[in-house]
Amino acid sequence: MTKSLKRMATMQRMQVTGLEFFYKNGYYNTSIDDILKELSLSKGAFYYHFDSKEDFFVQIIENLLVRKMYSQLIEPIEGHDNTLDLITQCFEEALETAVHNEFDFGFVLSNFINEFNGKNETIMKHLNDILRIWEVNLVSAVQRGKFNGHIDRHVDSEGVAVYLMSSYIGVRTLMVETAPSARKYRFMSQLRQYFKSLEPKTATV
Amino acid sequence: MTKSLKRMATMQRMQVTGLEFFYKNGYYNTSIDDILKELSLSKGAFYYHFDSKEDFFVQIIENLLVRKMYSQLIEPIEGHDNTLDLITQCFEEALETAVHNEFDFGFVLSNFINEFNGKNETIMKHLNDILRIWEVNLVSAVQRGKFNGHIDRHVDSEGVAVYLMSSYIGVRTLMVETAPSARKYRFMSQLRQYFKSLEPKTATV
DNA sequence: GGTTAAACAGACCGTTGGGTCTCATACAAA
DNA sequence: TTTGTATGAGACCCAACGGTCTGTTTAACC
Repeated sequence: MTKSLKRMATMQRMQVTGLEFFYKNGYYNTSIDDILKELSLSKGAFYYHFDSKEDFFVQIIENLLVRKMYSQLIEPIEGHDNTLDLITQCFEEALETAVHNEFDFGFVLSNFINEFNGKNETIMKHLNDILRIWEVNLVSAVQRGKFNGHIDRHVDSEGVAVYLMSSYIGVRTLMVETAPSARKYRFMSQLRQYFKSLEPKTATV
Repeated sequence: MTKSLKRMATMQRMQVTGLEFFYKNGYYNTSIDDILKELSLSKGAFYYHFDSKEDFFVQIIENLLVRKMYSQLIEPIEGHDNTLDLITQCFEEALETAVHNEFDFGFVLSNFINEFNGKNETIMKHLNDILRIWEVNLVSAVQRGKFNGHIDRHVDSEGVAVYLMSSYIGVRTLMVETAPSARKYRFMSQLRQYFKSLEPKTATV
């Protein structure tokens, strides 16, 4: 039992610093040794816990990336208030976190999608799964908004979801290294503009 | 003179297939040998023409990437018709090209930005330059639209530019591997919705 | 306190990849 | 034909990296 705890702890440590390195330098540009050196561990330790570098990364996705996405971009919009306000607040906070992050390298998920696209089917499948969860969640949020009367009934929920995901992914790329704060402000401003066009034409609320 | 021509031809061949490989597999995942094998050339040939892999890539940016951006996303919106229509058409065609490209790996520029971010300052500078040119061009296009009366005078030109770049970059990532055609359609539909909200409130045209 | 398995250390291997160096060929000028 | 230079071939060097293998330490259990 205690053994199992130690095992979990070590694996957790490896995964956390692994994600840090993979996010910062990319998967292919991070060697196992880089991570192990940071933790003062050896190859023996690594390959005792994980089958391969790929297996290692898949576990990072399942254990860390999924939770991160949930807490940052999914759970915050699951409330029953005004949907558009919720999404606005959610994006606002997520972007603000990025602005204040001294070591910001863009949107974790989309960065990895870019890196593995066309190179590793297995990993891409896992990443696309997360993307789909996000999409489904946004779609149902918009539908909820339509039901609640905060969004016009004629709005295409799937369209809004795609458009929101697109713009968020893109602005995170744009915010890297060039005026993140200003770009965030402009982005949010236009997002609100766009959201206004989704409100019901005939005020029913 | 004829010598110089041969030199240019060989360099051009290398750069073209170089860009193909870098786009498809990424910069760090493409070896010089990959490119040389494709062209049946040797290392001697490569290092006779280029100083290093980095120098090679920078020249690709200057010679091929910049032109590609200009012809696809900049020149098409430099007309004097309705700005929003021009941008719509421009995006429409660019995305349609991606849909019909069997080997689509996303937006070339943003892919490279993602890959080099935090790893290679020199190359990042070149890529950011292109991004800035695109931004400036979009801003002035919007301003032209405001002047022509197709866009409301109170609209924030820089904001629109950032929002447009963001959404385009993002949708190109989303279109990779998952229903590109459907996502393009939904994206364009919402783009038009957004554009409607930018039109002058009091019809003056 | 001896046994056993989990957890880890680190030398080692095969391959790859950027870059160098020497040598061969083509071709223009003399 | 000879000479010089542009162009290219390909063997070689060295470092990095994923992964293996054997040996060692730690700690739970009887």
